[in-house]
Amino acid sequence: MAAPLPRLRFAPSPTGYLHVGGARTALFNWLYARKHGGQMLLRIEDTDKARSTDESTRAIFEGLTWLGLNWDETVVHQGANLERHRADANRMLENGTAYRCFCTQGELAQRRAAAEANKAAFKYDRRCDRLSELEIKLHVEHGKPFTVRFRVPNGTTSWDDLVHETIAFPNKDIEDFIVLRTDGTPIYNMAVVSDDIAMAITLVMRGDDHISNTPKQIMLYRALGAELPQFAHLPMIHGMDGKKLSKRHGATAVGDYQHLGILPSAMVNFLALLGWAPGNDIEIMTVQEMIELFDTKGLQKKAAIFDTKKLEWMNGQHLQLLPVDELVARVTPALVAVGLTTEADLASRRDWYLALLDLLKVRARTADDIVRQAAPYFLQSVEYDAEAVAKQWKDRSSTAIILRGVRDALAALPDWNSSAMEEALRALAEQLGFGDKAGRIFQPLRVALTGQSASPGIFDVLMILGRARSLARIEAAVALIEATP
RNA sequence: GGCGGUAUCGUCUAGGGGACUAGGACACGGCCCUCUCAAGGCUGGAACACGGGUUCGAAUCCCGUUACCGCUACCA
Repeated sequence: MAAPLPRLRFAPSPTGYLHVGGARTALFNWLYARKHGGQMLLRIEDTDKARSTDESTRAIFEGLTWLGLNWDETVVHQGANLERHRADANRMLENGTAYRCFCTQGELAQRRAAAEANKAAFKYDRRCDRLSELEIKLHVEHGKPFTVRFRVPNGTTSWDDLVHETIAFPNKDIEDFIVLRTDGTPIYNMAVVSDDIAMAITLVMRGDDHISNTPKQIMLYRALGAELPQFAHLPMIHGMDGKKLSKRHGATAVGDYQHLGILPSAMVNFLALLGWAPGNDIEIMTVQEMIELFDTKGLQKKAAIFDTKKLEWMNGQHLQLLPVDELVARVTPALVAVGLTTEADLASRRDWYLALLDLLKVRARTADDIVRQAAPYFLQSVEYDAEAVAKQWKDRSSTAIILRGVRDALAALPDWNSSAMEEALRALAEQLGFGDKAGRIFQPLRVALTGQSASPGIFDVLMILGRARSLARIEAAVALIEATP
């Protein structure tokens, strides 16, 4: 007998952007579904009309799509299922697991305040459950508004959580909670359970802020005669100060990281490691590997702190692993956008472009870093960094001598290749009395070629710049130095 | 307040009674490589919240304390 394929869902409320915590919940649901060949559904919990916006629904789609977390079947909009939610609540009214409550919000608030004044825990006193048939009938006939309350049975409600072990709640601590408002709309737990049953969800994997909703939901499943799903409660994600991740902590939306130049593969890898470990000290993984390795056994119980430093490092790792085509696809638009080049230009000298990317990517943690370093290789003339000039061209006259020497040595080369250049320049260093300290001429040269005191290896720079541009830049540097006293 | 959850280096984690002088990664320091900057390699400092048990033996099991987090709405 084959076990039925698991069906999971990610159920965000569209009240903001896709938060990294939500993204991670989605990721774990997705990994589980993909690993076991099950389904991963998406449900937008838009029953709170006041706070839900189409814009955030779009942001959720975009965020998930960017991360590569695709979903099966069509998106379920909770708000569209209102009739079923109501019908399910009424079914409980009929089968006696729920009852009408005619207490008003004002009365309830008053009793709650009174209880608090006495330092007592407030719990609905079930007074409406003691109403006689006749009283109820009269109230209804008079059109008195009522909510539907679930009648919490005696006993204990427990389940075997996939992350925690057994979690148990004494039912006596749970009040007869409302499932349907006076206006006939469902309360969260009602809507969730009704939908999860309708969607045939077999594993509910969500944030552990829902642990205390779970016993209520389990009771609802039972009242509706539905089979229970499994539950897995994932730990929260906190900011560096240990508090729940919020706007104060800076970027918390996955879209923020997308715009920061983070790769989706790195984001997914990083998120996966927040609250899950495959064991064996494995850290850098492709999505495929994560799917293969994923196991609820490796899920953590403790909240994790979101450390952007590690994310950046991880992005650098993924950047090195990125296939050239994808790297090109990512960097090209950015280079074009900042006006350094055009697509046609890059296409016309693709080998050169790929060689450049190879040199720059090892020095970059994000695709944006590559763009930031790229200017000297595209622009006609260099912009000199003042600090680099002050440091490397400190002694003008000797710098002029060095650069003229470099120019002559390179110009004399029959062939523009790095080993010949290295041989010639090291010989020049020797000749100028620097011995094996060839850096004494490489550094001023680096500034002449790139304007910076840091760059890829000097011979790589000469090669990528080419003979004409290299010599022109050295010439320009010499002229500049000689023009200034 | 009540109920629930959690507790290993600053951070992410390995660990599921003896293999622990507690391992890896990020960050930080040092060294190597080296023309600079990265990358890479080596290396250093850095943790089992506390107190009781159970056991020949506990980071690992149990209880308590503390701290933190969540829920306690006709929010989701």
